[in-house]
Amino acid sequence: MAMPYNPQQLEGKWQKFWNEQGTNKTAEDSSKPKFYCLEQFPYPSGRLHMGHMRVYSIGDVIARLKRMNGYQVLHPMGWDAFGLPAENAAVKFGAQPAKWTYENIDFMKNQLNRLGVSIDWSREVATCSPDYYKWTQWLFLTFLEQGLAYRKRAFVNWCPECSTVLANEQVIDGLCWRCDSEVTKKDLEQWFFKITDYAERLLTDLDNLPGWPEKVRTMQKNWIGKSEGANITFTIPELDNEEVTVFTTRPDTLFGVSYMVLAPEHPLVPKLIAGKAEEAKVLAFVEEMKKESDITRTSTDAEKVGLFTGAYAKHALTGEQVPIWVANYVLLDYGTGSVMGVPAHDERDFAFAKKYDLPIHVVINPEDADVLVEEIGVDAAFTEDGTMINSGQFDGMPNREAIKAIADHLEKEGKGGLTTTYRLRDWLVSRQRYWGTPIPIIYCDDCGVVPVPKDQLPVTLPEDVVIDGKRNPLTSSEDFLHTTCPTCGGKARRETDTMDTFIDSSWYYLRYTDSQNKEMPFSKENADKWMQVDEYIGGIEHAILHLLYSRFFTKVLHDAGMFSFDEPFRSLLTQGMVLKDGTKMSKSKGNVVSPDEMIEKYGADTVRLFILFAAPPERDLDWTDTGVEGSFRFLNRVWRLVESHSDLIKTGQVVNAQDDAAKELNRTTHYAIKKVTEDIGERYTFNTAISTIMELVNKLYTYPETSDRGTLAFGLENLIVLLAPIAPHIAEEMWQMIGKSGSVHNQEWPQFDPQALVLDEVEIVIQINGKVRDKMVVANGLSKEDLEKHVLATEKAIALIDGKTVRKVIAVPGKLVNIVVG
RNA sequence: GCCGGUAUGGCGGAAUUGGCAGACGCGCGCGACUCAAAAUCGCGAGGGAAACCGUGGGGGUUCAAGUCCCUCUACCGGCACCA
Repeated sequence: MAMPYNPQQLEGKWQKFWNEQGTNKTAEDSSKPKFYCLEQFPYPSGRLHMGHMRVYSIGDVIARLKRMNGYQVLHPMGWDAFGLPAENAAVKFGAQPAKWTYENIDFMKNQLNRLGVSIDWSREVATCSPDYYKWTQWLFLTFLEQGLAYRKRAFVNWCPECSTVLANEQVIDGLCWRCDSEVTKKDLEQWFFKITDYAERLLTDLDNLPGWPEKVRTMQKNWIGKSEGANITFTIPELDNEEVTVFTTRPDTLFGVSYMVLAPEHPLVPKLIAGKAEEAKVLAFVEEMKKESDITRTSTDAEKVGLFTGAYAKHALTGEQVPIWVANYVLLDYGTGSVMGVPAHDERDFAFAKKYDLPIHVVINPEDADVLVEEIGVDAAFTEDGTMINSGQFDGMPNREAIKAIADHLEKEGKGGLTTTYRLRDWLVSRQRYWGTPIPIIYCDDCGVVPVPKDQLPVTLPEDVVIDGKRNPLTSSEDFLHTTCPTCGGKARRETDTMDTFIDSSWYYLRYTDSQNKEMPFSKENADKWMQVDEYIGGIEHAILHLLYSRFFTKVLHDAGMFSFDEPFRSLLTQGMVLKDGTKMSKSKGNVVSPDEMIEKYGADTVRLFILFAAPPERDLDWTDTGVEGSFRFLNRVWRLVESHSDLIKTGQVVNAQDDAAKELNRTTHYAIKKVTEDIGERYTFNTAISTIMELVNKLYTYPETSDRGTLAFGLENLIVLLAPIAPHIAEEMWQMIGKSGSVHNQEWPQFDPQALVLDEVEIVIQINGKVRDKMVVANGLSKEDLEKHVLATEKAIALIDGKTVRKVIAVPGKLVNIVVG
């Protein structure tokens, strides 16, 4: 009696079974190689969307395959549980952030289980739990001990909508990464992590990450923004020879300097203008600049606006008077916050000099005879290479050489030298928000800034607070605020800022290796055992943010002796988005497909199969209803196939002759094993693995009833095993159906037999002058010479040559024979 | 402006090492089964009447190019008054 495929019924049954059997627990067995498979953990926003389904389906296929392949696999899950939406929910619905968050976690955990993801829940972490954030605080203090956490007053990014400061990485095109509000500047004292100390290592070590997509490495390179040049120190005679240093990538043009520009916020500006006629005007300009947002200020089309300060500097080498200006296009926090102006050899300086009628000195003579020295600075700047002129002792030198020569000379004179600048800024880590890890710092009137001793952690986040969305409730929580100084025992108050949630997520993958540890964030032994993450799967949106921060954390903790590796993620897979009708799913567009409804309708196996089959993982995936139907149809097809032969394996094999059909099926089965193993295990092209499985199914369907039953049984059995990582529930059910004992997921992954792949005969292509003219079946394994001889002797070949002169014959065994005639 | 990526039938995509372009699936058409439909099973198809032409355009290397080289275009993404 045929039973229809009923995913709703069988999926729940097997999920319960796996749970009871502990099938998904990390099976520690040091005789096996380890594999750490990790997908980016979700923010518990409420429910999982299709993007989540995709990332966890991908990760689960890999984890399941590696387990069957004989690895001890670590495949954990957790929750990036601190963050603003919980506070917003508190304002909107009056829910307590903790309660709201944990309810969401429960719901989403259930969704993940319904997808059949093989997670070891015994290692689950939630960043908002005191058991976790205690160690986040511990690590903060470690950064402090290492001299990598510090407090400074600075013009920082401020999101008015989120009422908090932001790191540079969290400002995307001048807008807040979370809410898209325009980011403004605020002068505040804040906590920073010294990621700039690691800029060079973060950059060069990208070359040691061949398992990362080129795209992500390039994005990080761009973000770090290394720039090599020189610092050059000018003096200001009227300010008692006070020094001002500029950064330039073109020290070779030093003799062409005709002015200097400081950023409006530059600390020297007030001194320069004090008591001058220009004072009022410049001050007003500076105030105006401070108000302008970064987008308007730094956009390429913005007009370059500057003002003369009335002050002059003394040129570092010539001693000439150089007028000092302030201008909107010079940024305080890049380089030294001041630049030298060389209009003859820089486009931007040229435009500025033309606008304000500043002198233009040519100091490089073009090699190209078409460019006349007299014309440089008339219509355009000359930015190419050439020979030094008007540059004293450096005249006649190629300008590339002069870069080093001038820098060396400056260094000898104590006026600068070669240097490297990075675009990367220190990571602003404090946030004026409630739902985050409290920064473990105490302020004492007598002792100053005092870290909370590590043995007093955690600094617990109070839950009895009123959240109005306007101000950080910690600032008015009397119990939280008032404490005693750990040093002197006197009255003191706590830091009320919390940490950027990106700190929480910068080390969670380490906690999984030892999530129950009560003494340390993790032991060196466990970290070294499981790390690095062998495959990390997540969205491209974290190419800079989370992935850069995590690399930074790993390097710092490595340097602190906490483990021996210094990159967290050996290999990175960035999955594309899930689209519908060509655009990202969104409520406003009304094109959201609910994972719950899909699982309800077709079962998790169909959803997984479709997601993996519709596109390779890196590409965007367009959700189509007909495609899902197709995947469902395929599973039904497999189900009927196995069911109709379920007795075959149970009742023992009936072996007939090894006819051609049997040989071919045997070959197809072994080929499928080879292909699926490579595609899932190495190439991560799940779509082609699935098409190979489909081909096997098609072959099994057309297999003659009179052919060898043992070969058929072998094909069916392997079909189920190959399908197991992709569609785990149906595979388990069919495994049982054919009378096998134990879980299919505990089976050893099959190995293909290379002998079985060898064909007796092969079809080769006959080309004339590179064009396909005919096909021919020949014995396999012919040498080049024999193949050529054999083919040329055939009537077909003689007819094709048609009496023309054979100039050349190229024979590729197993593929083709190309006859070049003339 | 600099850097990275992508471009293949009606659609998603395959071709891993330079060797039959279009596997597999969706959609479509035809047939079988059925009173009929659905489901299922089977068959068919890049374009063109054909010679031939076909992997964004143009050029090149090669016996042979989706694949290698040069060049251009379009789209996606990163960085950007960065000194």
